[in-house]
Amino acid sequence: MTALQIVEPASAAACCTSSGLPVLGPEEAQGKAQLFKALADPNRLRLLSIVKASDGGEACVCDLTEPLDLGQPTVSHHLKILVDAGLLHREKRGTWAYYSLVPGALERTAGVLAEL
Amino acid sequence: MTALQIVEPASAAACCTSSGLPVLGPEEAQGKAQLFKALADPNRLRLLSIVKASDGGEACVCDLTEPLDLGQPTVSHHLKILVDAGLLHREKRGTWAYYSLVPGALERTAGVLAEL
DNA sequence: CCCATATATCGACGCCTGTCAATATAGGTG
DNA sequence: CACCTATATTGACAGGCGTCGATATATGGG
Repeated sequence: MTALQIVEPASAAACCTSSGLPVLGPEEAQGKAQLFKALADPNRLRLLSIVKASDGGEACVCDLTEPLDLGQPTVSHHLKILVDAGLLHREKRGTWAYYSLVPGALERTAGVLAEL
Repeated sequence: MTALQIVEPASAAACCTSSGLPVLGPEEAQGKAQLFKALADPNRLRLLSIVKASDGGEACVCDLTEPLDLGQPTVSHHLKILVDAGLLHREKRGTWAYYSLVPGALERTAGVLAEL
């Protein structure tokens, strides 16, 4: 696991401790930040939690508006953000739109933290 | 500032779903959202990555300013957010401030996603 | 004590975001 | 068709956030 690295002559009074290990680039950081941005709102976290706990693993907007005490447009807005982030799946059946967790999405997100 | 702890879901009466399973309450959601807010910025993700990959597991501000191409006050600001979120530890030695990952913090954060 | 360096804090500015009211779209029903 | 319901979209507004420049604080050296 320990990679071999070429160590520079340790400076006397310097503060630099950089090693040559791979580090998150700007573009990757941008993408991963967007994923966490989707999770960075209490109402969206509650949406995920409610959908996950719902019967059949899915819930429609009418089930989500009341427990969050938010207007229907706002809930739809949050759901769209979660869908765009790849965390929720949307399926329309008749007049209703059913939202469910994308399988493995939360686990994959957790994995992002491990490989930082 | 706001001390951040990772709380166990000892929820009071939150909302009820058709399945009756426990669901994230507003206060817990608020705290956990704040944790993800700290991760919801590309430059902060890069800071964590650089600190993690740094020799000795720590880095000072002077090591972090250049790779991010940000001003020193901005870097200090981001570091403060990460420290307040419980992700980074700050230790001052002489003129320099050394930042290191809080052991297990990233893993605990990943665990929050699993118990949503 | 005066100065140089490293870091933190402050004030301001522009942009992004969460929320709502109003409206649009779509699908079901008579 | 007309009508109702469920959901999505739009526009607007307030507040939060990332960034910078200027300044304050702390530490070490002559």
